[in-house]
Amino acid sequence: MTEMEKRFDPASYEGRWQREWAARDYFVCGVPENPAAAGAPQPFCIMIPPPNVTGKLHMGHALQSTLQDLLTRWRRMQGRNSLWLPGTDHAGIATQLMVERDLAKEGKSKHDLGREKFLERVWAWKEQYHGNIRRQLDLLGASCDWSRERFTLDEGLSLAVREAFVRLFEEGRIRRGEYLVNWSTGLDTAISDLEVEMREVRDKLWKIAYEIEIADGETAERVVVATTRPETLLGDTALAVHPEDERYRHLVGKRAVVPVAGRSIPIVADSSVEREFGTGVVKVTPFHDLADFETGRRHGLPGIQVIDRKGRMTAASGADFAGLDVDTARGLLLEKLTAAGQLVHVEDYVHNVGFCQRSGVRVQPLMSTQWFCDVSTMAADALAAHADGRLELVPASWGKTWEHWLANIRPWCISRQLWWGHQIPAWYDGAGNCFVARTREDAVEKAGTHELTQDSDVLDTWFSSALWPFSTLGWPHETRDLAYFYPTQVLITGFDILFFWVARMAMMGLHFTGQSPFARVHLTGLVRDADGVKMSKTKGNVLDPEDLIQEHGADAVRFTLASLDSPGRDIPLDPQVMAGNRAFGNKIWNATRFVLSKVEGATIPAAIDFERLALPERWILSRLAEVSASVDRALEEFRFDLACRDLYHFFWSDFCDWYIEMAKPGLEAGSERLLVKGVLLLVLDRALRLLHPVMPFLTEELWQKLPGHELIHPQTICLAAYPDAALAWRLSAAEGLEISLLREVVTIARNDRADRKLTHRAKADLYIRAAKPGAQEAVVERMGFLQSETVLTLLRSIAGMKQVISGPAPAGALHKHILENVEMTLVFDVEAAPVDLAKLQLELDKVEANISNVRAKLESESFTAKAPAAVVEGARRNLAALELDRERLRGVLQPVSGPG
RNA sequence: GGGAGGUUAGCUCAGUGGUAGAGCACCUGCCUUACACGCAGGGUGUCGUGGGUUCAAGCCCCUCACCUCCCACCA
Repeated sequence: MTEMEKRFDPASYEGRWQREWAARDYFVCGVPENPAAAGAPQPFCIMIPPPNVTGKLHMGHALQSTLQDLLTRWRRMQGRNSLWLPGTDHAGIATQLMVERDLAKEGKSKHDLGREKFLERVWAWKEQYHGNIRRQLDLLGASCDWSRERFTLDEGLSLAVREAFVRLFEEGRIRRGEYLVNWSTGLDTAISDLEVEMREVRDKLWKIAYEIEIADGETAERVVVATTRPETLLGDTALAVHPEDERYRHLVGKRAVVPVAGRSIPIVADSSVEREFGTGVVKVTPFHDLADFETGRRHGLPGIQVIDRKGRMTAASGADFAGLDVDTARGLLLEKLTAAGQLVHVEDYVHNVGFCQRSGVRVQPLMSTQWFCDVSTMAADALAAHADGRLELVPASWGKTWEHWLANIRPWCISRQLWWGHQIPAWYDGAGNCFVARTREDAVEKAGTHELTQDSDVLDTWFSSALWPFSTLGWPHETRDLAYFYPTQVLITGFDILFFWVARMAMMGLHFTGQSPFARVHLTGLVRDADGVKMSKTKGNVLDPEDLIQEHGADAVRFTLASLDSPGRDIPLDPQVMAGNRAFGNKIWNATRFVLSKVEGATIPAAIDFERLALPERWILSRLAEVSASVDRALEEFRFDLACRDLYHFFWSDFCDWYIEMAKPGLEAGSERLLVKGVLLLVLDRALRLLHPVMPFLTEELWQKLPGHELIHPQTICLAAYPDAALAWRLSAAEGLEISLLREVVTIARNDRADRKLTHRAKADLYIRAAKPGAQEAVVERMGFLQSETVLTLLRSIAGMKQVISGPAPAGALHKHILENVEMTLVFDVEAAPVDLAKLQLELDKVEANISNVRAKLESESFTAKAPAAVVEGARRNLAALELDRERLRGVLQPVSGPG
């Protein structure tokens, strides 16, 4: 018999099993020789959302990785050929910033190194930190196939990126052009709409007077314009009013003078102008405001760039302003306006302003030459795939968000003025002609010259991630991997990257492979702290998965995260709950220790004759069958919370609190019960296997100790079959009543002990008699059951009973119970505290209230006529039981409260 | 301005039209020979508000309130 360590210590085995699993290649996954053959395993595939290559796993990763691993392990145990493909993302901006920051410590900038040297340095950085992600996933117990690890900048994926780019270009979906883009002066690059975060800002609304140019004889006139950004006035090329605005109709077609600058600009009519806002007159600055850009386009207005990429005023803003930063320029301009008497009003104003999500600076709308991808038809395909069920979102409530975003999608700015990333496969000759090609050689051929310079921009990181589900399997080559594993079954990720990543993968996948890259997407909530507050470095409430694993063990962390994943909810992470789940591990450990200490000579039975077993054994097996089915159902629906709850309850409450206690007398020498050891082992084996996907380390450690486990799988629980959800073990209705009677009698005994301040050492006789005339038969039946050897032995063992006696209890025995027309009274063999009359009175009040409720219901003709017969019958029986209970309570209370 | 989600025990959350549940916390008693990371016992909850449907509503429908988040070019 294996001697088990008494102390439960996850650290003592987690690392060992992780190394063992990796060394034995349990999670390495290949394409079968003949995938189409009958009986060949079906593939199951999940692509990891690739974390930043030099990053650190945060709680969100831990949550998503736990769920991905849970599903992968579950499917693997079900016999599916299960691939969880790991990898990392080059994370253009994030990684480049890290290296730049590192460089800054040496007092250098990336420009001091030059592009080539800088990139060498980033690669070195990547090599240094790359192993971190794998190490952390290993700690968590992730069953990835590391032989297939991919990186978004590795050779195969780069090939896929160039291929996709060139094809989209040739199809006319990608084009290069000058356009007003979101410019981040913090990152020194253009960013996409998605990377702009709107924040409410307390600002000022400045009202500025513009002189109207007048012909001779006309009276001087000025109009007042409201703006939040006075400095852009220097780039104004028009004023606009609403075409139906009576106040200004006479001005349309005239010209105004830009204050300070002195330029003459037209006044146009445009229906986008809101008459009610401000003064109803808008200044139009096409090169520094998106709305103005559109207005300018409608009216053929030119633009003037007065702010540059560094956020400084350009020469075009005038000699007084050129070179100043925006804020200084604003101050100067306001001074000049005041001096000229043209600043007529200032008021506080709260509005939404775009900020660069990553660097936090205010976004500057700026004219710039960039690459854009027109995704409109791809978006339509992604909409259709969702609409017809080829792509399912879980929870489904995300559907509307999906539809709204895709239906209103705009061109995607895919170029970035960074160095770290996929350099755009476009080359220019000396004359500035552009050649898009898969390789430099192809470009040379197209251009007819070797004098080519490659476009210095790189692609948005999300462009390569969008190809992830198929680029990782060898696309654009038609590999066997791609044919077999693609499309994947499930994607698990956070809702925060639904547009950034999921929608783009769907669009690219549908476009290049004709199939949705995943059948279902499970979107998780956000991991928050115990108080429900979003974790952030500045708040100092960030929990590190690695610390938690060290403190509680990976299994407790996994169980906690999985059990909190309820649809549409965020995940509040409370260390106390984590500790509670560690205690669950301790419980499993000790239950196993107990079973192993009692089953000398037995092994896990290969088959079991359910019909021959005694009630407790039959009951726990029926519960096992139920929980196997419910866990299966829950996992199919991504209800990890329900799966965990059912497993927890089954193991702790059903198996430990009830079955193991009931098994104890059955293990005594001479017990008439059969196969108790076998059932203990069988249920423990199945329970560990059911728990394995969520608690892989603990279950492997314990399962390996079970005698006979090697007949289920010679090596590991990871590859042992998941317990069948269709187990045929069912109790008959009569047995169901028996087990609940047994449990109620035990509970009655425990209640009496607690109420009357007795210890478990006090023994009791149980008197049984009919509670009302005609119930004699029930008493006989009850006696037969309770006095059978198995049951009586059980009652003696776990309820502290001596005898079960038919007949009235001795006089003075006060604490009676009524169950199904039968009165049961416990008489203890030691002196007991008196019955708490106040408590009984409360109980009686409650019963009285209940009686009048049920009676009223039964007296209502609409109820008896319209409710189903079973419900009415239930109410009648309920009433009868309540009335009996009332008799019982009155019987106990009255002799005491009465005169004698 | 649209849209989504939430509102149930002290806390965090499940809940399938038929008398409201779990875990944690808390209180009481127990070192009952697997486990004190444990065992047993302990809950009178305006199920956010107001209406409606129904014999019957935490659940279905409508209204409103509050909280979270997403989307959105009124300068």
